[in-house]
Amino acid sequence: MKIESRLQSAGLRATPKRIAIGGLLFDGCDRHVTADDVSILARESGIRVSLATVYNTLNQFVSAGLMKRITLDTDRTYFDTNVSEHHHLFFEENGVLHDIPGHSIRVEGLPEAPNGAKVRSVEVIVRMTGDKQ
Amino acid sequence: MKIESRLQSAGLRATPKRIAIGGLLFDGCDRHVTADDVSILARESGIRVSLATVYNTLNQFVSAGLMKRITLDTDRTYFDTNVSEHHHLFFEENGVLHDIPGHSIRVEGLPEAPNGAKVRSVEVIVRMTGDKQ
DNA sequence: GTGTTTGCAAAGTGTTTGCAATTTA
DNA sequence: TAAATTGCAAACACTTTGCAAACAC
Repeated sequence: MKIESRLQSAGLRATPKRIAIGGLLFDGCDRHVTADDVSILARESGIRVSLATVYNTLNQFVSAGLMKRITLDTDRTYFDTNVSEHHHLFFEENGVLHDIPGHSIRVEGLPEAPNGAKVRSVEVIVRMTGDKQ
Repeated sequence: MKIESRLQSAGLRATPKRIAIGGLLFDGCDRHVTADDVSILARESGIRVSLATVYNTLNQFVSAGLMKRITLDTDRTYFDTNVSEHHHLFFEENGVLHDIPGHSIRVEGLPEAPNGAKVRSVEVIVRMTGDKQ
């Protein structure tokens, strides 16, 4: 789908920076990026965009359901273009992150949600050591 | 076990601040605390300790294997007195965290560790909405 | 006595925000 | 033209660090 339409169906105006950043990220691959990654990626592609705008844009993409925020590490936030239910394999040594498809893992024995509460997500994080990625 | 001996068996000198902070945390209950929680807890108990020392002490406890660091949220680090293998139920609205015993959950279908890599941990995080705790 | 610990203030890092200028519908 | 977006710099929150004084062994 064209970036512009994708933004619009998600309720976001198709502005130049959103189109540019979206163009870098929504290319069909599953991408795990930090704001800094995007900033560098943009610069390398000749796109001028401030870091603040990168943050704002990524946050808007998350709110609009175009990306997922992943917390693995206190000092950087990963943004994931794969918004389907899935899990993560994280190599702590080098920060490399791989997806584990949601359907390949089964979690059994989850506790019941207390009354009034709802399960928002079940995430499995497999942390690895050793720098093979 | 006495705090002093516990610190010493973990290879830490039994200094006043470590004894004081350890005394607040290692009371047999499973506790999830942030550095700020500990700082407040200490003040309430009449223990004078700087926030820097709270951070240093918690990090030393983690390195010594007396606590576990839990990452759920980019902007605060939780420290857990439960060092056994277990999982977490996290109420995002109010930051409340509950343990799920490791043996009650089974994760099936985990991918193989690539050669040279080793699984350090498998964490399941169940995120809840709704402010029932 | 020697090396570790502690507190303070300062530095550091990743992220958000206020505001003026610009752009979009 | 009214409302949203963008960039910049400043603000922010959490965490770590450098250094001098105090302390443990």
